[in-house]
Amino acid sequence: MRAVAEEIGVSTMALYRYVDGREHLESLVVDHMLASVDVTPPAAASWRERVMALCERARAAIGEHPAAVPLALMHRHTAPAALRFAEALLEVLAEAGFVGERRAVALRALLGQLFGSLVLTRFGPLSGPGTAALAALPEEEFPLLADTARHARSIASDEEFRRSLELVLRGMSPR
Amino acid sequence: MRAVAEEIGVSTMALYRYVDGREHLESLVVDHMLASVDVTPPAAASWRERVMALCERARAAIGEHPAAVPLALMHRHTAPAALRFAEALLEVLAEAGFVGERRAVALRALLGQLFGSLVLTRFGPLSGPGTAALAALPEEEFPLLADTARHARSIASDEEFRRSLELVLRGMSPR
DNA sequence: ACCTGAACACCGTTCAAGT
DNA sequence: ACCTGAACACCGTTCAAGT
Repeated sequence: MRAVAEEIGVSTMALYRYVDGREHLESLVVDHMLASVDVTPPAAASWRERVMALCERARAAIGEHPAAVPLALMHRHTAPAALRFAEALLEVLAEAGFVGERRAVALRALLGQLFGSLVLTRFGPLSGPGTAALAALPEEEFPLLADTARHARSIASDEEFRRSLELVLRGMSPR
Repeated sequence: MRAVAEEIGVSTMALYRYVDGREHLESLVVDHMLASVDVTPPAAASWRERVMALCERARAAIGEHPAAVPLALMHRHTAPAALRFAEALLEVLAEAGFVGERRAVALRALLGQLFGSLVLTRFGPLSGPGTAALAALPEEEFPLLADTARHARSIASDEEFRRSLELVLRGMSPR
């Protein structure tokens, strides 16, 4: 709150005239971030392609602001734009024939992969120092981890997400 | 640090004799939490069943301490027990025939689902107030979200994770 | 209606001082 | 070697006071 106020050039307490507190401000940030996401799935595409497109857009929007990833997680139930995104995802799943618990699990798996990828990237991206440290691990103790880290270094973050989500989508079916 | 010191019954600064600072202490916490995870996969099981067993054990260990989920994320590259778990997962994948980039993506998808499920549960579990709020959403604006939330309420957290991970495993193949 | 500054109850950490 | 308390530079928020 103090940092935001200084950025705006106003006293800290002036913010409280427009916002209920830190939590509320965070929720507005998340809503603003997700409001830019186009929730209309591409026409003339399979349901898998449409789910993929929606998830890639959300990932791109949130991934542009890595520091806000935890905020997106926390306020995904209150930010209207987050709800609209989930509804859009469910529309694609519903059209594909997903119903009941199966649809709930499908949504959860997709959001799990989406947020999982975001938090893994936020707290140690594949191309970051963490992976480099893994690649330098003692071969005797962690042979596969060292080898896998070396392979992982060449995979761009976007591609890694797309390929991971493809696995989930391949395993999903309406019945 | 202050809270930990008080719990132990010692001055705050006494901690700094044993620990480099907050980050270091957190890393030790994560290591301790994951040290209890048995990384020997069940014998006489398919590679998918073995991956599932390992992931379920990790999720159970971390899930017992929801407040430590962000810590596990942050220190997964430094806590030795976290590295041992990843190595064990890779061993199963390697035996199943996964190599190179494909193995790297497979690991990432599994860890994505694991941590994704953990953070979704940490910041709004399926059976919590968030889902209840979703179920009460205006039907006109979010019909599918409201309906799906109602179905989701009856799915236990463990079952939801198992079924989500099953989707990922079904979509995975060594080549 | 809108903004302000002091104060409160917190943080992690540095540093000099104790035994 | 081990521990301590004061101090520093931070937080978010309350509250009384200003225009």
